[in-house]
Amino acid sequence: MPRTTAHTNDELTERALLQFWHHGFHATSMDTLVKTTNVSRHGIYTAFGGKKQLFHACFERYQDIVVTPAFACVEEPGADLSAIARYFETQIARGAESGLPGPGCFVANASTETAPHDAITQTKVAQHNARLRNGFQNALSNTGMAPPSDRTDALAQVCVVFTNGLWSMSRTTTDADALRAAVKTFLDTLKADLT
Amino acid sequence: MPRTTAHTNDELTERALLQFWHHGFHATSMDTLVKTTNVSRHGIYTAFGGKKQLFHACFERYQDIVVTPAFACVEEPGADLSAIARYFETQIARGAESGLPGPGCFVANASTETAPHDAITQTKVAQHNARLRNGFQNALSNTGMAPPSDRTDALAQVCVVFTNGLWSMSRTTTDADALRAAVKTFLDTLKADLT
DNA sequence: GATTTAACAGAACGATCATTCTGAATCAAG
DNA sequence: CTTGATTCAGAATGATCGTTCTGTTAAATC
Repeated sequence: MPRTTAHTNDELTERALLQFWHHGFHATSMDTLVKTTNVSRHGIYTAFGGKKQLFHACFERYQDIVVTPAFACVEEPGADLSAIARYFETQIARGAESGLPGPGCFVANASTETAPHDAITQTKVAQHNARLRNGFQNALSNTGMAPPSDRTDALAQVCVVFTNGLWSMSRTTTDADALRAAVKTFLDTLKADLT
Repeated sequence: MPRTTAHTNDELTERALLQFWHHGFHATSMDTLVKTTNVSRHGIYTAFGGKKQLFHACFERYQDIVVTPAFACVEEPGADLSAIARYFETQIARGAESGLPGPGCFVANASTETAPHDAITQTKVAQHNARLRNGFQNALSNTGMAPPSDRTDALAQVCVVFTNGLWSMSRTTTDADALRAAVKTFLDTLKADLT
C-alpha cells in the first residue's frame, strides 16, 4: 500500500506543519510526524531528507496557505488602514476559534525557538518581516493626505513590531477581546497620526 | 571540596539563567548546566529537584535582576513617558551590547517555548504581562492632561503588545537602530495621542 | 502473469538526555 | 585524630530521539 492519506508532498507538509505549529520543533518527534501524516519514515526521508528540511518546507507552506491569504489584502494597490484592521481581525479570529491561548504564528514561534540554532530559518524569518513591512508601508501610504514616505516607513516598522507582539501575547492570553481592543486602540493612534 | 564557584543558590541560579536565556530550555542540557555552574548533578537535584524546577527558579531570578531594575522607573509614582523611553532604551542597549540578533527577553522566550507545555510557566508569563500593563498604565496616567483611566488602560495594553513585539524582533534583527527608530516613532504617536 | 519499481511497517542503531546511584573526598564537631 | 555529614565526580540507568536498514507488500510496466 502506498501513501494512504497524504497523496502529495503538499498534503504531507500541511499535516506536518500543523504539528510544528502547535507543538514546536523540539516537541514534534519523528514518531508523531509519521503517525499524523500517515507517511512512513522512509517516505519522509526520501521526500525531504530529514526533520529540519521538512520543517523548512512547512515554513514555506505556512506562508502560502496562512500568511498570504490573510495579508494579501494589505499588499494590494488600493489597500488602506481598513485592510490592516482586516488582517489583524482575521488572525485574532483564527486564534479565538482554536481556543486561546493559541498556537500563535508559526513564523514568530520559529523566530524564537528555531532561528537561533538554524541560519536558514533565521533568514526566512527576516524575509517574512521585510514582507510585512513592505505591505504595511503600502497600506499606510494610501491613508491620509499623502504623508512623506519616510513617515509611513517608520510607522510600518512599528506595525511589524506590533504584529509580532500580538502573536506573542496570543500564546498566553485567554481573552480575544483584549487583543481586539489593543488592535483598535493601536489603529486609532495610527489614524490620528496620519490625518 | 564543596561548591567551588557557585557558593549560594542565587549564584547557581544566575549561571543557569544565562544558559536558559541564551539557548532555551531544550537546548540547555543538564551536562552544560553542571559545567557552567560548577555544581554537581547531585547538588542541583538536592537544591531544586530537577531541571524544570531550576528553570522556574531562573524565571524568578530573571525578574529580580533584569526586569525589575529596568522597569522600576516606569512603576515609580512620578513616572511619565520618558520613563517608558528609558525602559526601552535600557533593553535595546543590553541587546546591542551582546550583539544582535540577541537572546531577547527570557520571559518572552519562555512564553513561546516553555509555557505551552508547562502551566506554571504560563501563569508566570501572564503575571509578568499584567505587571507590565500596570506599570505602563501608571506612567501613561502621569502624562498629558489627566486622561481618563480607560484610555490609559487601553494604551497600556498596546504598550505591552509593543514590548513583546520588540523582544521578538530583537531575536532576528541585526540593526539596533531600527529598533530604536521603531520605539521613537511609537512613543511619538503615543505622545500625540495623549496631548 | 512476470518483473521491476516504489513505498510500506517496523526493527535496529547510535547518540543524547534527565535522573539516579556509587564511592571518594572534604569539612565541621567532639 | 576520629566520626559523621555533606558534597563531589563520574558511571550506570532508562527513556527518547533522529536516522538508517531490512524484509515485505502493493502498484506499474511490459
